[in-house]
Amino acid sequence: MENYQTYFPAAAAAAAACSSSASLDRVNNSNSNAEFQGYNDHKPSGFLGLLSGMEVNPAAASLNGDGNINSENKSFTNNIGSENGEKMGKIKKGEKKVRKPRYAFQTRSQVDILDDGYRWRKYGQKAVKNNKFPRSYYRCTHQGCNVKKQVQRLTKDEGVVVTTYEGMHSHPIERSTDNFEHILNQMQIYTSY
DNA sequence: CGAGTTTGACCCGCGC
DNA sequence: GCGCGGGTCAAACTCG
Repeated sequence: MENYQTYFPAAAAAAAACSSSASLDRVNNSNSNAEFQGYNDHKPSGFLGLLSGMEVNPAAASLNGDGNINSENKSFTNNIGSENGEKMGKIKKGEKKVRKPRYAFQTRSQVDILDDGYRWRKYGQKAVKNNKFPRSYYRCTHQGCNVKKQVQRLTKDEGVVVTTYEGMHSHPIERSTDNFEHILNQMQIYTSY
């Protein structure tokens, strides 16, 4: 498999800074990602755990009520659905479920939606147990691109937004990567906190 | 009028 | 088997 695709610009920066996972190595642009680094020695309840779930370690990236990410949560249904946008539950027999990795990261932000340069369409919102904030579900609107993301604010610390990406974009970013600077403006990174 | 959002219903997996 | 919770669908709605 080729990893030339940009996974998710904003998240990738965090990913590269935290745990170097396979397909993210090329994504750390020369942009001002440095702000992301150094967060991992911060206090537990704040920034940041970034989770990267690979095949080896299926990303049980889920949140418990306290707003901590449980990497060991057993019941996180990871990557349901299949590659081609087939409906869930319509998997043909003999066809095993393809589990795409999920990547979760937290950011301090006033806004829920981080503009990462892709276009997203909201397709659902659910109340989450033990969390007073709803979780929003987004899909990339680019045709044929099946990337999804979930956005959720923590009850414990409402300044923290958890974004979970699933899948990889099959198309170039829709907006200038200069926009990344804009992202940084929207986010309050811990190091500058 | 098209693209995106809202929201209740539905589906499915899992634990009891 | 049943209920619960998470995830998705889709019709109605809003907005530019």
